[in-house]
Amino acid sequence: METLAIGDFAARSGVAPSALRYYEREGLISSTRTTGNQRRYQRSELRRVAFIKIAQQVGVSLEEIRDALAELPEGRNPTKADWARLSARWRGKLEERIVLMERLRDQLTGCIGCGCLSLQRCNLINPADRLAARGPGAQMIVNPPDQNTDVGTVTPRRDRSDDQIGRIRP
Amino acid sequence: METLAIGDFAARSGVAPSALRYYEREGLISSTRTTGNQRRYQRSELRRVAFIKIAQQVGVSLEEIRDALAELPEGRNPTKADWARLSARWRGKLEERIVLMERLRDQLTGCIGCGCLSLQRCNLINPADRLAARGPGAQMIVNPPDQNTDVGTVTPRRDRSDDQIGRIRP
DNA sequence: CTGCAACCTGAAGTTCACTTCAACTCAAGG
DNA sequence: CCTTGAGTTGAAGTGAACTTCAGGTTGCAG
Repeated sequence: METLAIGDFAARSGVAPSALRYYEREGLISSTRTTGNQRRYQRSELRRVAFIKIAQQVGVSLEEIRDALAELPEGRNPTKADWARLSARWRGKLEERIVLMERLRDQLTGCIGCGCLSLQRCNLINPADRLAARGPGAQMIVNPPDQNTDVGTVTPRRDRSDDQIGRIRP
Repeated sequence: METLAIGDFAARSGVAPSALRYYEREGLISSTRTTGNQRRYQRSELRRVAFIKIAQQVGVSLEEIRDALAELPEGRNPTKADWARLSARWRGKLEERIVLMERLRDQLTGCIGCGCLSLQRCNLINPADRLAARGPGAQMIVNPPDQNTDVGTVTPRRDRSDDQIGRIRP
């Protein structure tokens, strides 16, 4: 079957060769080798890379993407149906994230109205629907807010009522 | 005026003390000092931190956030109007990003239909509306796709027609 | 006034997602 | 056959956004 050398594969996928090698080390994509040990990519790998890029745009980490891709069949080439299943699941993730951002937008709009942006009062960032305080960057958008998740590195303080301000200093 | 020590401020803002010191070094927030050199935060700084967190959730880098916050008045405390202006501008950014994700979702849906996820054929990731190949992570969602932006580290190849596959190897 | 939690600093460490480098090998056109 | 651009590896470097650490200081409760 026709295969692509890494340079051509890079050009076609829009991902740098170094990144492709990295993805391979990380188990996201694979390649065969020539007798001379050069990588050759099957065309079907382009779909994997496409998927990786889409997922990244949504803010998903490579680790999560790898886990998702792991559900594709080993050995045989993934069929349309395989991809369709995976895509459907991720469409769900996308949808989730969109809803989250819409909520964020609506709440920000509310805050423009009241001019507040207050942490405790405004429900933009309040303990109830805690979107923040997970990792750095956009990965917070990634993990849907759920219960039993530790809120992060905030040092626990012995209970202060929610409306107390803490020690008041001069 | 009443101020908060870093621990209390951290508890109230949901951001770790170490992160707050980091933000200060990076010029995103500020504090006054006691005679003993300890940080004291004004309540108004909570709004800044709130804003930082919101922006981060949308995938904006601290650098961009700092630039945005730089538009708030120096010296006097920002008024509601100041915040409203800033928020309005960022609501726009949010909106943009939502549109982007919705497009992504619709295109992914299309791809479920055709089962493709092909790079060149599918308009999910095609050179025309190039969303990808910027930085890692979600920061690509951040910079709206525009012309004269270098596409990244993809080694330029002398022109290959879009439908050619590159050298074909056995 | 003392004890101890909370705070300070600068430097170094961490994770993610890559890129760059050096030193070397492969493969295809002339 | 030879040259040269493309490919290989492991190791080290990068930048963003923090955290951790060591070693020392502050400030409030008792």
